[in-house]
Amino acid sequence: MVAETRKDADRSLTDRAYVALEEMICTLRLEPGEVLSEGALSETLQIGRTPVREALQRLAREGLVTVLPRRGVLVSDFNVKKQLRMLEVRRELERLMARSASVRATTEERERFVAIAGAMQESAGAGDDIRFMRLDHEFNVLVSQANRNEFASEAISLMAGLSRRFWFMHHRNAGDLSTIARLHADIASAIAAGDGTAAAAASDALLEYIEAITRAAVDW
Amino acid sequence: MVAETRKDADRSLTDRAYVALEEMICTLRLEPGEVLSEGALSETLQIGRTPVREALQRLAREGLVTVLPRRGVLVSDFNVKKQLRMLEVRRELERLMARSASVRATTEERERFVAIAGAMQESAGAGDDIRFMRLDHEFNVLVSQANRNEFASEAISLMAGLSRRFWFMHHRNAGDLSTIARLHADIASAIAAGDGTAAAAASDALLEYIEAITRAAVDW
DNA sequence: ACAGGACATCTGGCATACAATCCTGCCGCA
DNA sequence: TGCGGCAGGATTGTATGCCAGATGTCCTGT
Repeated sequence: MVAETRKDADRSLTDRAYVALEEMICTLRLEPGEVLSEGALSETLQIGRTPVREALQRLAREGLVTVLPRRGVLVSDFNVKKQLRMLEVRRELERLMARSASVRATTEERERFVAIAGAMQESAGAGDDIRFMRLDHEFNVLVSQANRNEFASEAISLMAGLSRRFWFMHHRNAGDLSTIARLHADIASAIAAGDGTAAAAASDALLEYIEAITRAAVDW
Repeated sequence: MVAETRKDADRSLTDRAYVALEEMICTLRLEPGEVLSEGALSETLQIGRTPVREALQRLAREGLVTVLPRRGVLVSDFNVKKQLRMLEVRRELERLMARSASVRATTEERERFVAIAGAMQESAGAGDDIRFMRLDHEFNVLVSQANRNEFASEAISLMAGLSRRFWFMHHRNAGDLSTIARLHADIASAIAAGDGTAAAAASDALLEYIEAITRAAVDW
């Protein structure tokens, strides 16, 4: 964790453009429905059109934007039904990953799971949602790594952007933090304990709760 | 099905490059371990470097190639353990898709499932593996469409290339066609009948068989 | 004979120039 | 006033040129 993110000195411009755009879209600085152009983004980011274009193609693959040939790129708008279809898939993948991670995690990874579980409960108790979001991210990265299956991780990462944006938009109104924290902690603890069955069940419980929140989002 | 593939008159060059390269890699005309260069491929395909580059990035995402910065692009080689990890994920996704398709397929789609089930048994009985492979492709497309979940379809399509290549390499030595045909037909029939539970079970049975074949491939 | 380093060469990263296409808005005409 | 067509602008699609970095080779010094 020392200097894992070297500010942005290295890395390709394509990566930087991708990160910047993903951030702007997920935090709604680029609003759904907005139409952009490669040229304008290139100017805004002070990056050539080629890297921007490549980043947009990745974002398109992840469903965050849609390129309208010869017209521009459209920031995808929200769609609860789509979110639910996504959760349908995430549920399967997250369960698999949780189960695999409980078996395959290293001792160090298990220790980190324990630590995260504790920290999550703590941050939820304090109502510190910023800290929780950071822990959630760390948790996801750790699961992605500990399940030792690059295909599962890649498949999930395809959906990460849309999930992040939805969460960003709704987390204030969403179900209470302590429940979510507990559900996450349950998964982390089960993985740390090496109990695959429990981890899978806990994962299902979390996704059921997320699904409920998502359904509730219809009414707003 | 009339003129679904317009030769290649329309479509972007990027798509054409992607299709061409995927074909070359999956059919082993480009051998695993080989190092290519954008420039050479551009010349070979008579397509500019930009579309070729974009196609290569897609292929990289699917694990068929690895780009070595400033060195070239490497055609990924085979790796049975990797295949097994992939099957781990495919099993979950295919089961989900089979289950969803049994519920969501239209009447027309169900009819096509019935037809495919019959044709598969037939082609297997006749030992016509070319026809079977075509039916298999049609089957996969149909499931992808009938399950009505773009995320599941996309996630699966990420793994399609590697699967295709593995199958191309091993299908001659692989388990007998009639068993595979029956397992596919079981899924198709269950979907057509709207029996989600049976479809899920049949899907698991197929993937277990595929896994067995893959494990056996170690010994060759 | 061998080690080490400078250099030639090949590669992808990125910028930029050009082409094809689509939309928009204006203008003329009925 | 309404409508049709045309022109201009804006956008992505594609080609190409330039550059930095990596690699292998060959020469030189010992």
